[in-house]
Amino acid sequence: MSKEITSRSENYSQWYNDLVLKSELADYSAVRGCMIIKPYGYALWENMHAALDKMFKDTGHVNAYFPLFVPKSLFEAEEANAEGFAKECAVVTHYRLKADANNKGKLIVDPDAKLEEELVVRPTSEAIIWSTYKNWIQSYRDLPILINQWANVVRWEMRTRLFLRTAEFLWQEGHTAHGTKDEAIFEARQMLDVYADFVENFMAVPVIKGTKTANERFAGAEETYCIEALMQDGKALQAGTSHFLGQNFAKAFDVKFTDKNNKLDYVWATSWGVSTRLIGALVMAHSDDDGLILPPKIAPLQVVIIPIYKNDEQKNQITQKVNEIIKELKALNIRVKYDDNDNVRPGWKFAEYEMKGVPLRLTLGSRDLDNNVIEVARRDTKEKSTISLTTIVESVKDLLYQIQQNIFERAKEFQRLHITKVENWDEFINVLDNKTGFVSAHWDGTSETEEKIKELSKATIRCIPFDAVEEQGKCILTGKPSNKRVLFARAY
RNA sequence: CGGGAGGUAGUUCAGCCCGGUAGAAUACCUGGUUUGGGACCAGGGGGUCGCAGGUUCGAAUCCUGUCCUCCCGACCA
Repeated sequence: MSKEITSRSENYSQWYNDLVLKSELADYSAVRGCMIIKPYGYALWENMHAALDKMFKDTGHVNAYFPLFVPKSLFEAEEANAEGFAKECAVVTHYRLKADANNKGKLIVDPDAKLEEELVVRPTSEAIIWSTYKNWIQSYRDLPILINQWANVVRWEMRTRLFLRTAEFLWQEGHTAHGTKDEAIFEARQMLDVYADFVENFMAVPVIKGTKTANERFAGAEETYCIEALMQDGKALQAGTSHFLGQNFAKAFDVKFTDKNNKLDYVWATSWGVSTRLIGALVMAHSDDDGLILPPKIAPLQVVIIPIYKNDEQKNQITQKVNEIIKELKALNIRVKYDDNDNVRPGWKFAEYEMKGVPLRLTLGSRDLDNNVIEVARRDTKEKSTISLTTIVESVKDLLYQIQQNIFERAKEFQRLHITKVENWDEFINVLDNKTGFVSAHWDGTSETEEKIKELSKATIRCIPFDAVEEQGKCILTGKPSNKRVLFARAY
């Protein structure tokens, strides 16, 4: 395998692809648009999964699991939702294969095994879950229902990209039912905060919280809240969404409850999800031409230790010392690996672990052992320093913390430098074409204008930020009045 | 679904225009020397040239069809 990856500045897409493949996060599969998540990528996902799952449970949620298949009649019950997803659904029509009489050793779909009702492979689970909630909810005493599921979903997209848009992907989807509108809105906002907290504090990717415009809203939602992240090529990426679904699904699936006053009403709903797409965001937000840069909190490996020796005696001395260090690091729950593989040389290992984004590398040689020191190399800054063996464990702990902070600060600064206020159309296009990033501009609030801007510039309104300040201005396209700025960007 | 590029060893690719013994690098295996930034020497194994037809004495190479992948668009809750 070629060792070099494409440069970030030359071809960002190619660089991203190379990186995902060569860092062994994932691979292409034989199935169109699908992806194989390799053990290293899955270990990363497991760490993300664990952190998120804890946050969900800390906010009162429980996990459950619902079926992969959705009968078509259920799927079509909520019209807006069904219509939104209809053109990207995989559909099961038969339940059996049989030997092909004309072609020995081959199989054909058995025409006699046609399903009476087609099954849609879930692109999202609202339909199947709400048809279930109908049976679970009668009284306000049954509410709220705060359920999350970890699952795979299938969306037959025209064009796919590793992690960012695959035909099948892993995600979590929360589906909650509430007795009041306010409680449901609170839930949707709370979960958006959970996502922002996770993405910023674990993944070290800064995000902007806001509301989607009607055009960009989830099919079937009253309001969609989102977190938007910025990639190093200046394009935006939707990192997570949380929807206030109103009573749309309750009405579509006839989910009513009796309140304290013995009054019958439809329940209020939310749904929220993040997916393996976050891994794509992580890669594109931090990595450089030498490979991945992973934040310590979720890196599968936080520290790698590489020995340098000339003979078995030296190796044994080093290994003995390393084992002491590992024992202490493990006691602090630090994920550490000692790579004493004799088949590859140190230089090879250095490059390999840099490609994989391991935050800290310790190198211990006989020379160091004599001086009671060890070499420490940071992945984020590529700085190398020599540290006393006596305090190494404390130093590692400190450095991991510093790396986590530094990666976030760096990305935050990049984001700050790439939010540009513009006042007119020429500036708008100029920033999108040359500077890239988010563009903060006035918009007249209509779907038509939004659509027109998208057509002319390929930029979409990423969100109406929660912290947008009241300010009089004129729409960059129509000149009509506007009272706050929204964030535009070209996006993935 | 439109435009472009491609499918040959595990991987990256050359060979194709102009038909005639299946190639390189890298990876892998064996032995040895090495080991502080992707080592070196010697030897070795590995391929239905995407698939199906056709032309030809002969096809990786030419023709037709087909499937798949990547890139750029369109689509993307």
